[in-house]
Amino acid sequence: MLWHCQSNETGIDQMNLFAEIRALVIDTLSAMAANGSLPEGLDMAQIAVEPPRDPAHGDMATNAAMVLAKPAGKAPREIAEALAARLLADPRIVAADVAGPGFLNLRLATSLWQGVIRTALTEGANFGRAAVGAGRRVNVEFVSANPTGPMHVGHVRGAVVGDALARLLAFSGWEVTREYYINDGGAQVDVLARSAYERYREANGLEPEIREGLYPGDYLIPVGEALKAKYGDSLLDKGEQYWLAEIREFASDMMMQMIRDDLAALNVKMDVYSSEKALYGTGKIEAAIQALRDMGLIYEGTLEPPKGKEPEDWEPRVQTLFRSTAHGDDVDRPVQKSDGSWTYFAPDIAYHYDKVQRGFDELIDIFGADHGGYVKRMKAAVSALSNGKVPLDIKLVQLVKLYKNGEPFKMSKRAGTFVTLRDVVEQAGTDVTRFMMLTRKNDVTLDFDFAKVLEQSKENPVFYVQYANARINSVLRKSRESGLDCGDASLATADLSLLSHPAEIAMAKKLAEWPRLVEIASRANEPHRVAFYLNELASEFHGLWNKGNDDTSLRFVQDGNAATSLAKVALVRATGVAISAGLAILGVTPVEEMR
RNA sequence: GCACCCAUAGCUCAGCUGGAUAGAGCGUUGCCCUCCGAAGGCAAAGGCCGCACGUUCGAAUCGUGCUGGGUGCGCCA
Repeated sequence: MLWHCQSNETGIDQMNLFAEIRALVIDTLSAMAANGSLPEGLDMAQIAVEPPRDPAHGDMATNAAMVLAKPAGKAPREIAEALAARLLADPRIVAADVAGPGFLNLRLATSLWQGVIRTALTEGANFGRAAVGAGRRVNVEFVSANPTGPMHVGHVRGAVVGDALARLLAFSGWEVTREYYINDGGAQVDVLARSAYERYREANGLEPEIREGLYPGDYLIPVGEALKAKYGDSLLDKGEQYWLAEIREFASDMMMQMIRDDLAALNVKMDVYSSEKALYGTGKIEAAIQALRDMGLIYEGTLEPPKGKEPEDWEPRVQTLFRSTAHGDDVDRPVQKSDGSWTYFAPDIAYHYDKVQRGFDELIDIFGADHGGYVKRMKAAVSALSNGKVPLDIKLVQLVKLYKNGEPFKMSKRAGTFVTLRDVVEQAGTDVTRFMMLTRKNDVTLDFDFAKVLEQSKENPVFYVQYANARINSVLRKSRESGLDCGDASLATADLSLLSHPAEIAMAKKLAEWPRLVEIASRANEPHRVAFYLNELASEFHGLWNKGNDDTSLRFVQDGNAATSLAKVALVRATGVAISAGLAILGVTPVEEMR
């Protein structure tokens, strides 16, 4: 699925007012260079056009004069004055004031802000769509839980962050693949098989022996029954060598089906499931290691024991090592154990090599924070195997701490030892869970209180944003009842110059930030920024709504004045468009009415 | 010992890839409903941005060294 922004003939993104004005600034500076008032060939990359911290400074501020002062050999204020004079010739700029060390504060024609409203109405669900991806392909790998049981809370955040990031990137012009790497090649799936075998014995009327180290969860009982249905009692008196491989596959398939269902309950759908086990026996691991060997990055050697925390049974061993230090890692990493079998790192290298070979322009991995030590070696491998051409961004997702009414929450309904994803979704709901998981930056721990997330008050950001959307729908309902045609097409014809109150323009300015925010968030791979923006947008709207209490001219539906009502409702609807677009990135359904 | 993450208002956290007088919510104090949904809104108070150097026109943001908390460090994935 490929989307592109509308672009004008200069290739500038028309939907982003900040980008539009930045282009104007740069064009103007280029013209100044052409007529000799500035040197030719200046680097404009560092020039920014941003909303100023203090609204009193104007609508937008640019640092152009300060950035160019040194290379141009001129005083910043001198450049700023000259730039200001030229910018004022453009009808979009109504004021340009030099301030401080050389800032240029710009005030834009009100019609530009009003125009944002029309843009939102005509773009609809595409309002804010960015072009930063430019059709490039990105692979987002996330969750990748071992197929040994149902998903638990620890997986929820990674699943939501990964999926929201995928949605954000798709909205920003990337072609996105969501991928799950099934860790079905290691010892855990053997443990799973043995645990399932005990449940199989149980299904046949025998007493299961859930020894230490096996998985005790009762989610394996249905697996045992399914095994009985398939094999009857034929495996009961057989040794492990007869059934291990078969049950391993059978059980992990059932676990993966459970995990898919869990993900579906979170409204997460993967595009690709890749199996670790499938890498074995295909030569893919060997090929990946050989590729590294051809670069001179594989050697036989022994590692130094880690200082300060030396394992008790440490003995120097010769291993096959990957020279990851050549690509930024701190020590070289083993890819083969001393007995010649692969370490867990080897298939991971092969898997990432596979992703590189599939032609992605960028890779993103979402890991739990406890895998932080794994980041450098993985980046080293991808750097080596792609000749530094494919960037790998790894996002570490921190712990979620569960509470109920401020008390730590430990209960588990299903699995005996941990709170499952199902527990969370059943208690909090999919939309609430998803939104809450994005109310913190990925690398800080997040408190999740089952009581507070369902509270209907402004301290609950989910409610606060949904409530704004409900109010918006309430306005639309009321204006329809009053006979106004509130279709988007009709609203887009409104005379928006009737919106002149500072509070209304402020609302439009907030809307104008949306396309810019999408760009920033997608460049940083940080979907949480969308959640924060939605909270700010909702706050702006609640404020405007309440001003109607004191100032009746700010009420949205003005009896007997259809033209003014149409313009005001257009602003309201445009806000709703932005909220819906933002919620869509979070994967949250907008509600039309609070219960 | 080494690496990575975190440290910002009393509390929980944002902070635009270096911009101006550092923001929001909660809590505290005081206001706003004969009025489209007050499940809201407005205002005040609250800060050595962990510490110290450095980079430059300019640092919460970048670099170095510390302090404190977390995570991890060869035959587990």
